[in-house]
Amino acid sequence: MATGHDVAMGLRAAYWAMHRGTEAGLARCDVTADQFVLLALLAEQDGTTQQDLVRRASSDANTVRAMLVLLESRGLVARGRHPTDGRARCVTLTRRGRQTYEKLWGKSEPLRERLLAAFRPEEVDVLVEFLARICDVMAKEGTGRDRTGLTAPAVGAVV
Amino acid sequence: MATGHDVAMGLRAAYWAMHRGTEAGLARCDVTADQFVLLALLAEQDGTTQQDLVRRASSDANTVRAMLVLLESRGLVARGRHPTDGRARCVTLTRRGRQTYEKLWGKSEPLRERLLAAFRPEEVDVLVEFLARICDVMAKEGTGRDRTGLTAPAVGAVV
DNA sequence: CGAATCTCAGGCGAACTGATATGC
DNA sequence: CGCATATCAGTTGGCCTGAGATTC
Repeated sequence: MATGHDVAMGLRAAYWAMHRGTEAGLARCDVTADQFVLLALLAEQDGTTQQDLVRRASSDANTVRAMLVLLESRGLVARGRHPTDGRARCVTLTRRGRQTYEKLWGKSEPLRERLLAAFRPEEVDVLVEFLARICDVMAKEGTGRDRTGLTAPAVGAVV
Repeated sequence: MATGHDVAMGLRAAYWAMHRGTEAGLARCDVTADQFVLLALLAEQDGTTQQDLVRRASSDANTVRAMLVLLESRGLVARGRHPTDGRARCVTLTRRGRQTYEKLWGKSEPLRERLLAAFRPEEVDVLVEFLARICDVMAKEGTGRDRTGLTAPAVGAVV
């Protein structure tokens, strides 16, 4: 039987294989795989807050801010003020941002297909549910401060 | 049914949840989660080459070298010359390195238990096999240059 | 007041590119 | 020769800590 160490190493290998595959698939578009994640999250729900992106991207407030500032300087996103909450930013895709996102989404389509082709339909659901369980079990305490957004809502959003 | 995007985002979330959990669990030991991976690989098979570590850690030659140089400066590993292959290094755990590794292994035991507790025994095998499939399917072409060690032998070793 | 959201300053491990030396 | 292993120089994106401003 596989051990916890096997799971950890397998998860590491799978994540980096996917990450590198994505970077390669998006080559020469001046957008990294992680930046693409933000664009995709904005395409799913535009006009959201940075904090929401932090949660859904499984990232951190400082990182997300830095990435958004970078994307803003390239004219792909806009960071306005939130209409009702003075603390929050209202992040939206610019027109160019949406165009770029759609181009990248197309370029990454083969990757997602290869990913799905490795599994039977019912297996995909099982896999996604397994991954969500890992998030769940790692989110429960023991992480000290939690500025990472790896809380219940984020996990739910992933599923 | 879950999409390829769901798999990708789930994998991302799960990996970072585990990675952060590991960093937190190893807190104040002056060894990062990634360095711990190298120590664990050396503990599994000591006296190996850097290239072998690259493969098994799903990493890259430059990165592994830098990490090993760092670990060497802390007296945790030794980087001798390979007895038969003049090109290769022979990387071994020092006594302190093995002690440190064992301490870290103990500190990370709860993490692995939490990971396993989320699954039934047969599910763990399925998960590990699923993750290996992802490595497989991402390794097949499309990645351009391959200095990453994400080749067949590495995938096999992970399983 | 406390809590949440964001900002700023700064550091750093790790991944990457590209070129190079050396031994198989 | 080609190929593999390792090295060096340099860049970058992304994650992190810690502090502080602002607003709810």
